[in-house]
Amino acid sequence: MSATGRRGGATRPARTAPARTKPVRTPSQDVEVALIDAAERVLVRDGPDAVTVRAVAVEAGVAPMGVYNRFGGKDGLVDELLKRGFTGLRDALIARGEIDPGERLFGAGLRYREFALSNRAHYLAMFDDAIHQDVTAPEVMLIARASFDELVGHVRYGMAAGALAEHDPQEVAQQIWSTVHGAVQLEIKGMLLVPDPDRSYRDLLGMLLRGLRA
Amino acid sequence: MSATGRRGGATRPARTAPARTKPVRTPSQDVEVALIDAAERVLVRDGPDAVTVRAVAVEAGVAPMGVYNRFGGKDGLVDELLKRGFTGLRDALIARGEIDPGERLFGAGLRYREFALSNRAHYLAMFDDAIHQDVTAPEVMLIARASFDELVGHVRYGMAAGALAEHDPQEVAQQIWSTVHGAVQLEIKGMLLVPDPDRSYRDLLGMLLRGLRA
DNA sequence: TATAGTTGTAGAACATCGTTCTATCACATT
DNA sequence: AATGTGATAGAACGATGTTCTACAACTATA
Repeated sequence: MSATGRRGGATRPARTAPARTKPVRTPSQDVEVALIDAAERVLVRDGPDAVTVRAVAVEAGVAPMGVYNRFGGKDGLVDELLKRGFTGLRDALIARGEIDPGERLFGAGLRYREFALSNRAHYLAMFDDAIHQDVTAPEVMLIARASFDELVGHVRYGMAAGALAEHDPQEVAQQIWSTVHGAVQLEIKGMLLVPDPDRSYRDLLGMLLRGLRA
Repeated sequence: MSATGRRGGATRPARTAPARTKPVRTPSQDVEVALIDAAERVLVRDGPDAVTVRAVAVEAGVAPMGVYNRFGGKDGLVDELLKRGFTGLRDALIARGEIDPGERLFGAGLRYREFALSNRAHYLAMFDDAIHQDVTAPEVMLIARASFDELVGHVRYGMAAGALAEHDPQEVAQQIWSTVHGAVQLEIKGMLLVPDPDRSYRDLLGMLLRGLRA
């Protein structure tokens, strides 16, 4: 058991706290962003499997040890990728000023798929752990939660406007998320058994809103 | 590039055709099922990551080479696991004699989740490729298709009975599949943000049927 | 300015993985 | 009884995540 090592402690050096004693010597943070950028580049260019410590280090022009010094291992680096992913997803879900509640939800739904298809590797890393990581940091989950809350907001808006039936907004948002995620995940994996995914997805959103409306 | 070897040819020996010359010497098929059974045992007991060629061979009391002799590699063995998985899923979806179309669909939906939760490792291997395989054999896709067709049948039944709105049954079945898969996948991965998954899933099915009915 | 300490680099090393190869051995058909 | 097919054991290769050690470079202090 326990397969590949992964020691107990090894908590990442918590690079948020300034330690407040003296003008703490800022560790060359360039290496950090260089590594994350490189990892993202490798992920998009060569796919999830190509995201190896050695490959990312080479891409960043940095020694492999940097990954362990700054992120505590591969998982720490991957977590940064996931953070960027969920941030992008949240941005996609933010309302674009739609007044009509149905349009607002429909638009968010369309942009959800758009994000997933334009960032397939990210999406699979986020929901499929295509890049194998042991656990997902609570830090990441918090950002994921923010994406979800964006959706909950739209649901509340729809209920307040009388467009959606009154229910626990969290529950309804979860239903929406489950639905769009399922469709998008199957589409990315090529398991969709319909000829026109674009149209089918629109129909799915229509069906969804029909099932949820007051 | 090309990461881990994986030669070009290596097509599995097509153990279906009897070669029709003489009473073809049946290659001790025991090794075959022993390996699949062992792989399944390892998968369920130790999780997807533990399904390694060596571990499965040990579990089966067989030499690692057996995997290559009989399945052409790890992927071939994994394909067998997937076949068993999709067969189980199809069995779960077969109607239990429900007359009411809504009940029939609802029941199938409940059993879908039941199967997934009772066979988490299988399910993740099927839809998440938790066991990393390069491509999925068309043979596997055929069985997956059979599961889907089971669902399409229920949809046709519902439309014929006037319980569901008239649409392309394939499209509607795809909508249902996307929805339940999304919910179940998120639940298995612990990404559900609702307190009572059981109740939420029932509500989801209710919403789904509401959106689909005539 | 000179010294000390932190930080990154380079490279080897370990265990595990999928995979291939080379022998040796057991069995079944002829 | 002779022959050949298939299984076995074990080493080997390349790649992976990870750790460790030695060395170079930079920053902050004396």
